[in-house]
Order: sequence, then C-alpha cells, then structure tokens
Amino acid sequence: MARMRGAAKTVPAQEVERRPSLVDDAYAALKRAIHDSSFAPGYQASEQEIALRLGMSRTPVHEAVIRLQEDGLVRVLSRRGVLICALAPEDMREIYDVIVAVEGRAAELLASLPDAAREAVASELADYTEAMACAWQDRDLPSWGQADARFHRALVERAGNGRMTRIIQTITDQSHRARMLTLKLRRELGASVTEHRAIIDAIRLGDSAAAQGRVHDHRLRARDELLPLLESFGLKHL
Amino acid sequence: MARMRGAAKTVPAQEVERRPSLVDDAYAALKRAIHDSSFAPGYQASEQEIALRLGMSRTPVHEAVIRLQEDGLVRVLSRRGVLICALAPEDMREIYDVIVAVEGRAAELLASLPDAAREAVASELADYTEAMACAWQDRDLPSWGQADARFHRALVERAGNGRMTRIIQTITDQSHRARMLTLKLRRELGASVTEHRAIIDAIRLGDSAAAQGRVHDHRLRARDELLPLLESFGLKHL
DNA sequence: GTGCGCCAACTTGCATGCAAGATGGCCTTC
DNA sequence: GAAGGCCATCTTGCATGCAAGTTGGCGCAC
Repeated sequence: MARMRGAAKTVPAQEVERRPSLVDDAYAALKRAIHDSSFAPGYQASEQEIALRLGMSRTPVHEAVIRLQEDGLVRVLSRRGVLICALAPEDMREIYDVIVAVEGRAAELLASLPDAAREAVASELADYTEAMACAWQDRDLPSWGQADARFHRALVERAGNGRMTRIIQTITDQSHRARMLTLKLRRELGASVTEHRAIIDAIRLGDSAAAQGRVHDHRLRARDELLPLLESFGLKHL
Repeated sequence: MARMRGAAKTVPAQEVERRPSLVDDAYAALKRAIHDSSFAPGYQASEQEIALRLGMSRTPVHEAVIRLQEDGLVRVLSRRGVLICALAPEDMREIYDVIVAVEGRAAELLASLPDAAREAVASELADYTEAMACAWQDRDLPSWGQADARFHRALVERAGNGRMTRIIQTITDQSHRARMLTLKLRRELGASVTEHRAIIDAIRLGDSAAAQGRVHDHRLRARDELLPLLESFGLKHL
C-alpha cells in the first residue's frame, strides 16, 4: 500500500504552480481585513463566523488562520477563538531591528554587484526617491508613502535573496497598520529623501560598508522619530 | 448567533499556554525525522502514510505539514504528496546572508547594553568559546559543534528580540543537515575560537560597530570556507 | 515490438460530524 | 442582595467521507 517513491526522482516536470485554493482565498481575505482594520486588533472572532462570512467551511479558514499565526498577525486561542494581534511599541522596536539588519545586509550586497547591475539598481532606487521628493513638494502623503515603500522593497528584492525578501514581507505585513497610522504623524519626511540619496550614492560607488552604514542610520533615525510619537499618542497597541 | 466580542475585552486571564496537541506532535516528529534524515531530501511521502505511521488521522498531519512548509522544510505538491526539501549551495548562500544580517545586529545590540548586562553576556559567550577551545584540543567534534551552536544561539537570544530569535531558529532548522555534514569536513575550526574571542572583546568594550563587524567577518569567513567544500564534494542538494 | 489511450489507484481539498473543553448566565442558597 | 455552582452553549481538535485531479500501468491497436 505505502509505495515508497525514490528520492532521486526529480520533481515531475510541472513547475509546481498551485491554482488558488480556498485556503489561499481565506488567507488573502483575512490579511486584507486585518490590514484595513475590518478586523481591529483585540477583536476576537470564531472560525465558524469567518467561514460563514467567506462562504466556505471551517477547514480552509482554520488552515489560513494557522498561516496567519505563523505570520504573527493573529493568535489562535485554544477553543476560545481567533485573536487579532495588537502591536505594542516594543514590537515596533523589534521590527526595526530586523529591518536594520536585513536592509543593511541587502544594501551591502547591492553595492557588491557588478558595475552594470549596480547601476541599474541605483537608477531604479533613484527613480523612487525622486518620486518621493515630488510627493513631498506636493504634500501628497499617500504617494510619498507608496514611493518610500517601493524604494525599501526594491532595496531588499534586488539583492536577490528570497529568504531576506520573505522576512521583510512578513515584517512589513505585521507593521502595515502602524505604517499607515504614522505616515500622518511624521514631520521629517524630507530627511528621508536626502538619506536615500546618500544610500544610492554608496551603492553606485560600490562602497558596501558605507551602503550598509547609511541604511543602518536611516532606519534608526526613522525609528527614533517614530517610537516617541507612538508613545506620546498613547498608542499602546496598534 | 454570531456574537460579536468587544475589542476592548482583554485576553481572559489565562496566559494562553496550549497543551501539546496532535498537530504539535506531528510537527515535532516530522521535523525530527527530517533532521536525522529518516525523511531524506527528495523523498516524497503521502500525508496518509505519515498519519498512519504516527497513529493519527490525516488532519493533524496536514496542518503540521503546512507549518513545515512555512518553515521551508517541505513542499506540499497539490494532490501529489509531500516533498522533503533539499538545500542547494545557493540556499546556503542565502542562509548565510540572513545569519550575517541578524547576528550582526544582535552583536550591535549586545554591545549597547548597560555595563552589567553586557558583562554577563560576554561572560556566558566566553564560557561557550572556552568549551570550543577544549573540544578543539581534544578533537571532539560533536562537543565543538554543540558549544559553537550555543555561542551563536546565545548571541542572538540575549539581544532580547523575539523576532530575530525566531528567524535564526527557522534558518537553523533549515540548515541543520548541512551543519551536521560540514562539521566533519571543515578544517579551520580553530580560527572560530579566535574570532569568537574578538567578538566577545568588542561586546565587553561596548564597541557596537566593532562587534557587528567582527560577527560579519566571522560568518563570511566560515561561509567562504564552507561553500567551496560543499560544491567540491558535489553536494548539489543536502 | 512499439506507441497510444483508457482506467484504476492514490492523493490532497474540502465539508461535516462528534467530542472535549471553556465560558457566561441563570438559578439556587444563604 | 450577593455569591457560588451548575448547565447550556459556543468553540476548536480531530476523524472521516466524498469529490476532483494526477499518475502510472495495463491492454489494445497497429
């Protein structure tokens, strides 16, 4: 009955592209609901209720919730429902440490690329930064936030390390609500443009130590600007 | 029917300690099986078969497999079984980047601790390093590996960042087999002791830049020693 | 002998049933 | 009136049934 399949037998051709399953649907829907605060932090829902709302049975919801728990977005309280996780300032401190670590290494890697690839990346990053500068002049906060997000995502993705990309994606998901909130509170958005340009210069010059250091300083400055804001506003949980 | 629980209602006392479920059992058992190569990479098993072997139904196995997939240890091939993931040298390169990033930041944080805490951590790290030196003299590879693992785990855990700890835990799980293999291949185990001592000194002195840089160099040296070994031995997948 | 196609077996996706545990309200008792 | 205990209800944990899709082999045709 239990047929042992040989280890050497490679993956059978088809490049493993799953069509979207109900689990994926539930996962995406729940993540979106959490991001746009349809499910506010602290809210406690039952899988049954979520399943009903999404028009499917409990099983795919349950599996999606497991994945969300791995992502740190919810917690499953045994026999008591699903709790949407809140983010404390302490969590934001942790998150910034991870960002500093990963983006710093990514910048280092980018600065070590061959000339042509390096220039291409620098050029792309410069585009996003100019978009930020324009948005800043126009006082267009949403555009500024979008361009900033693109800059930081490209910074990591272009380093070509899937694991680092995934880590940043997870961390970004976790802090999504906080970012949306703080975008309106911050004052020094202009400084980011200058710092981004410094990062880009270091990458252009192939100075990996400087690239790492400047990303490091950029993110720590942003953190030190943000955390007091959060605490002064009494945002104990986001 | 669908009773909406208030968001403000805090977690009901009990500090959320799940007793081990069948899912946890399956998860632990599978991870162990993968680590000790009972399930070799490339092996393809069915959830039914695993469930039978573990004496439970398919449901908890299925959920455990989902978690293992999140950890990057297996892949679920839709309607074709569970594939134990193999690690290519390219994966090891990615893994080392993550380690360099996270451990580097952790060292930085440790060097920024207050005097007493810093000294305590340095002292603990020194203990592990001395254990490595002894094991190296005795040519006791398993002990060396264990002490080295403790050093690196403490380096991250003592920084007090749960997310960084979790990332390192995941990465460590992924590369477990590779580490076991390469422990026997490496020649320069002695250099690690010297480098560890340099890291500890930087932490003791509160020099966070030096601490970060020395961890950085230590891990990159180890990587550059290891990767050629793997490739020369033709270990395309571990 | 070779190649093609059909089919049977096997696999996961998902729904649902049942059981055990947690919770909150109601009733009883003092 | 207040407090404590019992019970109904709600919740997830897990087993299992059914359906849909994939695979490999067997047999048939040439």
